[in-house]
Amino acid sequence: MSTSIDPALRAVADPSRRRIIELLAQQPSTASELLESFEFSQPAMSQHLRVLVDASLVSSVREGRSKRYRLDGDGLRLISEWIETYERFWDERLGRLGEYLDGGAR
Amino acid sequence: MSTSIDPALRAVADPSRRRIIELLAQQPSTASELLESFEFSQPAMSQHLRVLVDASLVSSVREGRSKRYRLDGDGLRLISEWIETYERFWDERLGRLGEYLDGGAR
DNA sequence: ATTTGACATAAGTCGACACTTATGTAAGCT
DNA sequence: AGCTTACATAAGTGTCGACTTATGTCAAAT
Repeated sequence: MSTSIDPALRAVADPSRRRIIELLAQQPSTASELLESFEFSQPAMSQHLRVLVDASLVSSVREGRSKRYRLDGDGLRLISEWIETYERFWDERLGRLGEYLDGGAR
Repeated sequence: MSTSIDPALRAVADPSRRRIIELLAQQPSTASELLESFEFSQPAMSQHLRVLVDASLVSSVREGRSKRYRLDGDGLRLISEWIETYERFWDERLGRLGEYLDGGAR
């Protein structure tokens, strides 16, 4: 739903939500399946998933009375595009240009 | 200093710090130079920079009685590597594989 | 040596957030 | 219809984080 980077970066700032993402990368899962890997309560999981869905990092489809959650490329792509903006600062192949712009070009 | 992804993702979750990163990508700057682009106080800037330095997103060198801050590739690379582990979920070129693993492989 | 300028640290405030328990909703089962 | 299962929402609590003002530190200028 969101097209902004802010909800996505806020969402992945939390370790529990990153672990949810990690688990969903292995396989799409229901909330209760995910919950087996955590200590906290069912509402906590539901709230985490809501944050992830609002950030377009996760999507869901009903399956009978449960819902299957899976990773959504949209949110992940937003983050990827954001970090790529600064690629020249960490990519060795772009090191020269980076150093030039970083140090000399003022 | 940090080798963990957690401080880096926490740091970039804040919009003000992302704007600091954006400004430092244009040119290395001192704290007071950066401060001109913000409404908040000098200590607030100092605290933001501390968070960024602790996350290895920014480094600093003394220059007389001020300090010049610049982007540090280490923290940015951590984030880049983290998001790349989920590349198949957002990269069109890897779409087929992504869909297969995402939907079918259970 | 004292003052000035740039940044860091201390201590306190306030709102956001990650939880909790309790309750609501929606779909399948008997 | 009523019960059970799976998930969502409500309301409350404690902690953390982004700010503030006040003060400390450190290097340069006078």
